Amino acid sequence: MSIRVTSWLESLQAHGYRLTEARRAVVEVVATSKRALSPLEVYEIARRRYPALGLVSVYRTLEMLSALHLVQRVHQEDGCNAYLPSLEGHQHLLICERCRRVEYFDGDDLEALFARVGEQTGFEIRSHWLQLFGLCQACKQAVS
Amino acid sequence: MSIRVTSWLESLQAHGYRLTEARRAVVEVVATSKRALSPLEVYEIARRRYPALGLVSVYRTLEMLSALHLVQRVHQEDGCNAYLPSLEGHQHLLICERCRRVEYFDGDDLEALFARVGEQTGFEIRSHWLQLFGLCQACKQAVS
DNA sequence: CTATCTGCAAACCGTTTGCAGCGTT
DNA sequence: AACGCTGCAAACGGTTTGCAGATAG
Repeated sequence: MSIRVTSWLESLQAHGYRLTEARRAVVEVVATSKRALSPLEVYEIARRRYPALGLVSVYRTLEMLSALHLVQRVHQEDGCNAYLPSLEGHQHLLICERCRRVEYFDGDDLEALFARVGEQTGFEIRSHWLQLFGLCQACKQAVS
Repeated sequence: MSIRVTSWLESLQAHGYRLTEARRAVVEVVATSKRALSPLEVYEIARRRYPALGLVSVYRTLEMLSALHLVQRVHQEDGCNAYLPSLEGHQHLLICERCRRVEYFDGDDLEALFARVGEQTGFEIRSHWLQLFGLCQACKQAVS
């Protein structure tokens, strides 16, 4: 049992949510995924270990996890409905366009750029997104 | 008549599309907007000058403009269906969370970061998104 | 004159909601 | 035992498609 699964389940319980089979199944799939998964993909994978699961419970659990900042939504050119574990301190994503595998990386040095843009435009900058897209090592070889 | 409107209309014509009243109306709205607009917003604004316009034509024209890389889709936490002129050489966006006004800025210095991330992860990086969110000058004052 | 384009209505599809019964606490 | 949670089915909302009539070239 992954440490992240346990921690997410405890977090849900600590916020007054009950631990049900449906939630366990969803949490186990999303918390251990190295790929961004759509609700439907989560549903199909999680059903392998809990066949009674309904798609609606996937949506409701993802919403919960999102409110607790345990998952984040990933936006891509071809869809904006994929979810991924939120890793504290690793805000930036590198996503494989072929298999959706994700790497997290630190973007140091960016604060200076943001401050400069804020000054030049008069905007009060509140948040940012930095995402890179490409091919992971495995897909690079598979394509060539 | 904005230079961008003319240029977009010429571009459509050059690619074999006919210049109709519906397309003119949509192009005039999107090409001159400083805000990201949803298809429905484009429809409502464009109808002021061409009331017979249908929402379907807005979708079809936006798709065309997108294929010609004249507009880009903008993704935000609260929706991914807003469109904006694509400015050559100004890839990065700063979006006001309140009024959706957009500023474009150059992100120099970023190539080095991308190259480093590529090396460390083994990914072949093909594209990137950098978006900042905040409050524009006018909205900053309105809120406070 | 003809092929493209139009607006309408209906289909579509991912997501959300209402609800009666189930299962966690 | 109580009430939160479930899956189902239906509703919803944005987007796409089929089509007969309109219109740019």
